[in-house]
Amino acid sequence: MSTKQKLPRSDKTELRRLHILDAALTCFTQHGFHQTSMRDIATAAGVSLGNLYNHFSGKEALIIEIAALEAAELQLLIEGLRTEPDAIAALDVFVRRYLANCMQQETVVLTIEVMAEAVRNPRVAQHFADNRRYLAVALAHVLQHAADTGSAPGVWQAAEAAEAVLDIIEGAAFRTVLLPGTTAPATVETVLRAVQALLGVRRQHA
Amino acid sequence: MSTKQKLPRSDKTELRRLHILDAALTCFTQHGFHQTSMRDIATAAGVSLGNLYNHFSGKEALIIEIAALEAAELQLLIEGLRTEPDAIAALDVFVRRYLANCMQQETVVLTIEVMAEAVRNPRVAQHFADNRRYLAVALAHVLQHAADTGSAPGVWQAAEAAEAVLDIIEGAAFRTVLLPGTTAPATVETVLRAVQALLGVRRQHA
DNA sequence: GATGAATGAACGAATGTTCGTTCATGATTT
DNA sequence: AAATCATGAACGAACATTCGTTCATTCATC
Repeated sequence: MSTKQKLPRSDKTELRRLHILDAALTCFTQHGFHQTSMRDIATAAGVSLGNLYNHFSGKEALIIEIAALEAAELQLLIEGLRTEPDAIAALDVFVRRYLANCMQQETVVLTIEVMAEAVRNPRVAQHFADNRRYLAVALAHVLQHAADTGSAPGVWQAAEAAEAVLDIIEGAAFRTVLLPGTTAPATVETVLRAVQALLGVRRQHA
Repeated sequence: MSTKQKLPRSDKTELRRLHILDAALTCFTQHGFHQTSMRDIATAAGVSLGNLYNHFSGKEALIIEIAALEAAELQLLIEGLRTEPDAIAALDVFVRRYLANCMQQETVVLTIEVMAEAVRNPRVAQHFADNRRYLAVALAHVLQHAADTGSAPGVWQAAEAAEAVLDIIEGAAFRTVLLPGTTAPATVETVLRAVQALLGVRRQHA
């Protein structure tokens, strides 16, 4: 069961790196970037302070790598978007899944932290913008396809509509986590209805 | 010309307090809550470090008062909402004005900072929630009025619709400031159209 | 024995806060 | 009106911590 026995050294250090990164993620979401010290991270990872600097060149490097981390999860969502043939169904699934992802408390907290950092750190801003554009383009593609096949009126530019849909999802997620009195299921319902109204989709069952 | 001559002492200290608070606001939006030191604030305000603690009990007190600051600006917006008789017109004006407010770079930066703080500090969370609910209730009232007078279909619960409208405005504002490639006027247009689509309002001219 | 992972002590700078003190002002007494 | 006193604004040195980072050294693996 021990992971330290039969792996070559190069793999073991890679594993250590990932383990440290995970510990950093925990610390950052728990206390924020600037209220987390390098000692906190080292302790949480069960690693000496000096060794931490053997794996990461400094705190900023850690932050930047955390900021880039979300891309992996988005990748999965977007795959789902591309494979589904029915555009409307793909949209519905996407909204549900992206919203479910965004509504997680950890996600919200980390996203806010990344945004706060992106304001002042250009490299973090770059990652943030890249992730977001990646998503917007994929969604716009589906919306364009929906408009072409006539399942939704093409009153919008697909790119604009995609941005608006993402705005709603993210805003609703923030609100649900940050403000009391809003339950997750209610948010899902509201967002779905809002997106349909936004795109002029006729209600499936009424 | 000098403000220091004929004012009673109590007024002068009140003025000093506000001056310090303003300096703190500048520092906080420029560098963030936790990258701003009490020395930074004291220096920016032209006040000694010790004296800073005569006016504010500590850093957290400063942060909390900054977090509560936005309520004043919202007050003005809401006044506009209540006085306009035509609900649809009131809505249009409100969206434009709230969006214009939200799209300011300083506002976005400060809001993000406050959100990040609200996650961990219950008192900041309280202020944040209060401000937001205040706005939502006022907007819901207008939407209800619009539905009653028949100028917009009442397919939504007014409260839900109000939340959705605010989500869109705030999300779009974040996006415009944080992501490159989006211009402010384009955002205004997009948001207006999105809100109309959302509420099922027939376009005014088209 | 060579390479690099792992250690924790050490460093200097910076942090939030406290402290004793000075001094201008407004009230109280003479 | 003059003298006294009390209040609290203003100051900046000083405090104990904590910060990010570096370093010499030890240890394990190839």
